[in-house]
Amino acid sequence: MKPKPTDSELEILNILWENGSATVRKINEQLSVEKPTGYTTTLKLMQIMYEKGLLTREEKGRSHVYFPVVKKDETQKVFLDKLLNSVFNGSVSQMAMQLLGGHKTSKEEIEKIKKLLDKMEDQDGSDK
Amino acid sequence: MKPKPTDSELEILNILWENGSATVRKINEQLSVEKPTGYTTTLKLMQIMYEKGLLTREEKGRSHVYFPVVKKDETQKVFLDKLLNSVFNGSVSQMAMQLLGGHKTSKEEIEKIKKLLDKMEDQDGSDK
DNA sequence: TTTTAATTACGAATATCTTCGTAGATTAAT
DNA sequence: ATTAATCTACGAAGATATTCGTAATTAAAA
Repeated sequence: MKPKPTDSELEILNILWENGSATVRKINEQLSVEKPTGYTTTLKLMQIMYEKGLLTREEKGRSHVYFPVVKKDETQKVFLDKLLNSVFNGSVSQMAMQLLGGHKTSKEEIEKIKKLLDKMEDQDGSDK
Repeated sequence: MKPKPTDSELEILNILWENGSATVRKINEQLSVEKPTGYTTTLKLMQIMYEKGLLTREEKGRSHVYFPVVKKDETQKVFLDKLLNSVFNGSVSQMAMQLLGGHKTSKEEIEKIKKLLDKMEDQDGSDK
């Protein structure tokens, strides 16, 4: 089993999911927009992620190009489930209510969610 | 601003939210059901939480009775918002879809959520 | 060729979290 | 009065996460 990414690792993964792949330099530049970060800091993080199996890499000239191994939606689910259990006692509806009730949401987004709920009611309890 | 509780602190808060208040011994007994935990481990954690302002306490005989300072739903929101931003790019609908789509949900729960969504559409963009 | 720049690998310092042992004080039991 | 049990306070060890400096290598520039 792949380990759950840390907060810093998640930031790197987000950039990789966005771009498909990237060098350390590119990631570091992106990260530095938000928060100035030393190059070797990013390098070290990505090396650790490589050792953990969160990333793969290919040699490209003298440098490495990194690719995410874990998928975005799978990772989202891992974090979601953890939060669900640690803070919401496993109650999906409580979590959904808190999420929806606590944030402004556009009419379009509400409709999208309603549509999903309708579909779920039709198929009833068929899960994956 | 109160700090975000750690995982271990969250477990203690969950017990306190359930019971309203508790001594270190009581908390430790509860925690030990899931995972055997040294008494002073729990004590130390609760002392740290007290220093951080997450808990208050009252002297009761020679021991202390602890109370949660932070509210459950506020804490839920803190964690929810963090996840929303770090993993879902701030998209409430994406997070809701992932949450609902990825878990079995009973008809009753679905109805509850739909009702909330209807209410949100009525009031439109009024928040809080 | 010599120098400069870019890249990886490595080690280590710092910070935070978690766990627990020990000491000191106080109460209860013998 | 001794002994045992219970509680707090404190310090420190171990684990993990984060940050960065330095050295070695290689490629590019002068």
